[in-house]
Amino acid sequence: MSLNPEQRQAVEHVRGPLLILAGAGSGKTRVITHRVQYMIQRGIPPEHILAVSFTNKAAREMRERVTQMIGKSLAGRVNLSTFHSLGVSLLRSYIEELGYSNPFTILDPGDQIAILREVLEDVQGASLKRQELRSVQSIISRAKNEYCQPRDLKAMRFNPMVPYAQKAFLPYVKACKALNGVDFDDLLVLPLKLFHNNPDILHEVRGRYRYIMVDEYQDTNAVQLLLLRVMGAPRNNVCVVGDDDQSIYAFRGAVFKNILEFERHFSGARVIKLEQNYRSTSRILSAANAVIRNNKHRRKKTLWSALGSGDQLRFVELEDEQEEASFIAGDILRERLSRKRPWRDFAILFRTATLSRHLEEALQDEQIPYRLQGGTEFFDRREVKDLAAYLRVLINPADEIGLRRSLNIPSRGLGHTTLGRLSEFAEEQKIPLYQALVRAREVEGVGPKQRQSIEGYLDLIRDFRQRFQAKRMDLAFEELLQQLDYRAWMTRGEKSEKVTRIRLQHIDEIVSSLASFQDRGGSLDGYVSRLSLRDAPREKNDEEEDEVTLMTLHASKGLEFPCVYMVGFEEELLPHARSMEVGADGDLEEERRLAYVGITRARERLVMTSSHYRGRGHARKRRNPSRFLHEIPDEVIRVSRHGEPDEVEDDKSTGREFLKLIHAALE
DNA sequence: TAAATTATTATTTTT
DNA sequence: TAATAATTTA
Repeated sequence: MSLNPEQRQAVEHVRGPLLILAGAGSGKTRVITHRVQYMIQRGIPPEHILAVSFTNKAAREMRERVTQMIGKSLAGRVNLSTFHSLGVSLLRSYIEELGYSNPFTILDPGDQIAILREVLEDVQGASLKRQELRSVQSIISRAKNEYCQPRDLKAMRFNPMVPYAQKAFLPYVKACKALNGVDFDDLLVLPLKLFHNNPDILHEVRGRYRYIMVDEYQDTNAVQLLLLRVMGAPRNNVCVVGDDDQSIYAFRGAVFKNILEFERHFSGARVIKLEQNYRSTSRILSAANAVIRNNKHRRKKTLWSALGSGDQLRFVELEDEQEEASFIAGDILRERLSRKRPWRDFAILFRTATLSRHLEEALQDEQIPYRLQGGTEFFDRREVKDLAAYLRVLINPADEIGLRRSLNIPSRGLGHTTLGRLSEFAEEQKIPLYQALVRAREVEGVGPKQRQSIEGYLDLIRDFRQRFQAKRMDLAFEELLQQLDYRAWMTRGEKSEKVTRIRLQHIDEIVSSLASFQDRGGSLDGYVSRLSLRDAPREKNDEEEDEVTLMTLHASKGLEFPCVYMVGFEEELLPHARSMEVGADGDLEEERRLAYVGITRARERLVMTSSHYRGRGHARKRRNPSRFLHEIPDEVIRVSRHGEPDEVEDDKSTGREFLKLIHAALE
């Protein structure tokens, strides 16, 4: 398919700052990939091009599409990465300048919380609950991303955990450094610091990345903007693509104003709007336009489409959540049958993850295959974390978090007490925990049995540090598994055959991904970085399965489906009750953007539902349809209550039992 | 030290 | 409702 005039202009604007305001479904990925191709055709060396996205998935897709267009050898030279992996590669080259050493460890939020718990208990004498620690962690993260201290966060004025975060802040930063560890936010903040301290390095980096592109620009935070400005100068060949109407991550520190003020940050910027939508019918778009028009802070855009008016949208009110779920399941069956749609054409979207339960039950009842997105991810699995902990220690002996985790896996008889004594000793002697293990015989209260265990552990670490050097990493890793008898330990006492199988499968996935990483010339710390950045060893059975998709509205951004159901289109849910609380100003607009994102996911069919009652027992509460419903023009949407005439008509011709029979016959 | 029991708490979460 | 963390018990 060729480019429309606006898309073409965007592709051909190569020099100087450019903002592409890409409405939902306006073909922005096509523009970015064509733009890369165009630049290379014009003689720009691929290695001078940097294209940054937010997710590993987006970066991977970009790479695939560029590869299709210009071939592997050219595409391979283009720098395509996420913000965070860009940070990793910068730090891998230069982190010594900042007083860390290579290889460093990347700390995930779980690690951060462990550090914060320690810091707050040791230094502040405060013992916080899990939820509170999570809150402190997110405040600190937010502060780093705004390049300030917790107490300066205006958006968090009313958060009671801010004082704790403030108190923990510096000790936390110190503790990370002592571990030779950087958290996700440091991956952005430290490069900025580096550029600030070392103009020479900045100069070098600017020379390397002369043309910069950023996708999903509405999701950038303050530090990302600073990085972009610093790296982009003085050429300012900076092209950003985004849609302010789809900014839904303000709660994580995204500054959607970045996109509103682009011309101020990059003077002389050109702005190109992409308003032709290639995804949805015009009824869907007029609903989307009508809703988003109510937001004050935005760049005016009006999506249009040449795909015809399409069917009316539907809003259906149901009595309770069971009824809502079974209505949707029934509607999917009906639609699949009458239009011969595969399961993968359907998506069910909801505001909060907890709403998926009833839906899952209903889908199971009807034997509809589905995939719930955003469940426990590969990286959060115990077996993955355990083994990653070992690898982390092998790479970085200062990684106390990894050390603590791996030390008693499998159980070596080293519990709370022993570990407490060891870390006490480490603290007294001002040595790292690892050294305390080495000197275990000097530690009071550590018996001979424990000492033997510790020595066994240390020998193992030393031995495998060698082995990973000496041979293929996947082989060394397999030997490690054998030596630990990890498979047997992990699955011991597991009742369910299925769980055991899945666990073993995860372990094998690590082994095989390690093998293929090795084959592509990767190093162990490169592999562990990718694990830490949640860049998956590709799960084989992802996209291609024929299943209905269930996910949150947030997770749906960037995707599209022929048929979309928006569940719980109600006050208190969308907009969410929390967003209406005091101190949450401007959040209503974000909720509206969330509704907009949901609506614009649909290509042909959009059904919204609400339930009169939700919850059970005391939590059972009466609900009202979302205020956003009233912003949709009457003529594009049919509002009904389950059981009302037009509904009954459908049911008469294709009653549920009848439908099921037909289905069974067709399978 | 590890297993068993009780308590707690839930908005969204690209890295 | 269920997952997870803290606490008690063996």
